Amino acid sequence: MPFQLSTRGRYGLRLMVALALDYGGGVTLLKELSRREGISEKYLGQIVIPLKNAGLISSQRGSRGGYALARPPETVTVKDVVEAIEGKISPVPCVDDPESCSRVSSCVAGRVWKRLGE
Amino acid sequence: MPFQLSTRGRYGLRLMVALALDYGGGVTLLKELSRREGISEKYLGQIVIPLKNAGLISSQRGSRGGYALARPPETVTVKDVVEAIEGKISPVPCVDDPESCSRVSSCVAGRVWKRLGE
DNA sequence: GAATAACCTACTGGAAAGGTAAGATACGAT
DNA sequence: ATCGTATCTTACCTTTCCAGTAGGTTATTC
Repeated sequence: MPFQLSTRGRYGLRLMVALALDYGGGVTLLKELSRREGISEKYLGQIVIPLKNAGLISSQRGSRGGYALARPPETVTVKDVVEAIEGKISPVPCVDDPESCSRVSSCVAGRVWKRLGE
Repeated sequence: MPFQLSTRGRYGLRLMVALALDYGGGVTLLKELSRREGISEKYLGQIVIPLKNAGLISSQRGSRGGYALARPPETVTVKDVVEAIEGKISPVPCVDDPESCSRVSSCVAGRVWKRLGE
């Protein structure tokens, strides 16, 4: 089954949803998130990185540290999350093969990503 | 870059387009297709198999053999080709993780596949 | 300065993608 | 009939990516 989200992508989404539920209530421990979602703390720890780099979540180090959503949940799209973790989404690479593309008259057009509700 | 067609999928599409151009003019040699598309004959040979199994193309063995489109080009969709080669397409697996799905209110909705023009 | 918790850097096992190659099989033609 | 042609089958190899584990380092608070 191709064209599926990787587990990282799915875990990332679940993590974002979990953080969305805590939004406005300070930071949340990675350990807590790990427990709630039933995902290894270490594994979750490296899923968090690209989300932080993309500016989707903020972090506080040291004691009393933790993670929090960087923006209001309503402004975060699924596309944001998935692209942060898995990279740019572009189903058909007309880029690296212009010849074939000049022949195929119709390309895959668009993809609809819905928003992430609270 | 995730969510991309595999090279097999892309080669398969190019092959189908090439065959579409020859439609009505008898069979086409694999060697000829290989030469025209610049793809290894052996490699192309195994891309052809799932297309044949899906009933998208027909084959003639032995001398004077070759390949041809099994149906008129207008009736073949990109989805047909890709699914034949890469398997069923289902971007989001709400299947194996109902819990996460009950929370994420919005799923990836639909996907628009355009038709393959002659 | 000790506890805490995020952060960085590897490493490993397994699966899938991408590709090569040798031989078997079927069909037409001489 | 048998020879050439071209599809078909099978096996193998290499590389890359996914999933997960683990050890150690840095920063912050009390």
